Amino acid sequence: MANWNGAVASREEIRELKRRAAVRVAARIFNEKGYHATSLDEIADEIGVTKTALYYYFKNKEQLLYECLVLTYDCGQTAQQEAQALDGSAYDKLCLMYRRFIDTLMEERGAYTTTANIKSLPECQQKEMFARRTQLETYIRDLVQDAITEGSVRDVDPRVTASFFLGAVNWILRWHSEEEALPANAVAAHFVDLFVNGIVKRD
Amino acid sequence: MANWNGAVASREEIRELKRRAAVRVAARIFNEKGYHATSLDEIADEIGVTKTALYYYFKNKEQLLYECLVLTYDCGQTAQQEAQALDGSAYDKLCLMYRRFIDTLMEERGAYTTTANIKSLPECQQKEMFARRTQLETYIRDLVQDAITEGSVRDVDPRVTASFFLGAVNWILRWHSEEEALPANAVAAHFVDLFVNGIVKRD
DNA sequence: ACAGTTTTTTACTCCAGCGTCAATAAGATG
DNA sequence: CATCTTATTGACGCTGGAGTAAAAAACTGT
Repeated sequence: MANWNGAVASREEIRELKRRAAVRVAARIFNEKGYHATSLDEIADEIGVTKTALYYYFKNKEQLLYECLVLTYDCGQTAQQEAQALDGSAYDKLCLMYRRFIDTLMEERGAYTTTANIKSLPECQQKEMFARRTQLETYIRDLVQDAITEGSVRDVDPRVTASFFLGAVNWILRWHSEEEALPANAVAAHFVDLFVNGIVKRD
Repeated sequence: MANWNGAVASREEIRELKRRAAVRVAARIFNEKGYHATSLDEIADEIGVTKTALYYYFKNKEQLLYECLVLTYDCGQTAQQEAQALDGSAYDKLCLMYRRFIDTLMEERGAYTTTANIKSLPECQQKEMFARRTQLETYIRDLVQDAITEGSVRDVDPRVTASFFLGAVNWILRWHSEEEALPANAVAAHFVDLFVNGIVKRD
């Protein structure tokens, strides 16, 4: 298998790929059974190695969870950046944000950003995660407020609406991983439709 | 404190009250930190007794979780029964169901009915919980379908919409327990508003 | 094929936390 | 106040699973 060289991965790259694979497996099982209910042996088994091998890549179990959560928040951040880059109304941004958030999340499949999960992290990383969560929520809230001001959205409470927004996003990940009669993007589109119709202003 | 008798609780009643109190405390901490991350010592401490005392009331930790989950599903069931008893359109029933579900849930404060939590139960109780979940989801789905048929709701996908419905309900419990700037019923009303506007048909 | 490096394993240690048991405290009843 | 029942406690056994150290195996380059 040695080296057709050029196209084939270096050591560093292989290491990185293995890390990523491990994180994805971990995220899946954490989501299914919960962080504390999942043993490292279980994750290792699923990958096809021994628990100890994981310690070669990750400092400890918490580190593994941390990277799962980072993956998830990165999806939100990516969606946010795309929305900010869009040259359009607050309403357009909100729609794009929602759609892209769900899209990337379903693609990446990180871990649920539940309070319980975050609280399982060491103090310092907890702070970071809670900060990212607040940041995201604030951005959405402001977007809703702007959309109301510009007259494209009815007079809803921005805080509650932002929460409603995030709730649906969080839920879709949870729900769609279990059953899967519909393709991911169909579900995403439908959620966008339901959310947008809930807030849009009509003449 | 002995007995003004007549109005005061019997032994059985006291026992039942203590059980209920314990379940509520457990539910709260389970929700905060997750089932497996919560030790019985912790729950006992919060109540002001020793871990061993809990074993006088509950067979084991799983039993405690079980009762928390039952509490939650009972809220859904109550809402369903009220909706079924209502003499009105499918649309009216759906609205009532949503509102009452959230209301009772915020009042009772059971445990999150996550897959992870359910999977922490012994086989037999797992089956029961999954069955209740399915039952609830089916009822909502049918209600949505009926509302579409009767022409009061747009042509949405009943399955996805039912999921959207449940996602928001589940989320509200999670979210509102943490922060609480608004009174419970205000949040409930707002969620109903957002959901209903998302599906209602307009001329 | 050999020396050096990276990766994985085998074989442990250690402890948090569930659940038990026997002993004690509190409360009712005659 | 003596006895019987109910409620609670303190002390302990035991196991699952996180984390470690040292050896073995798998590559890499020369």
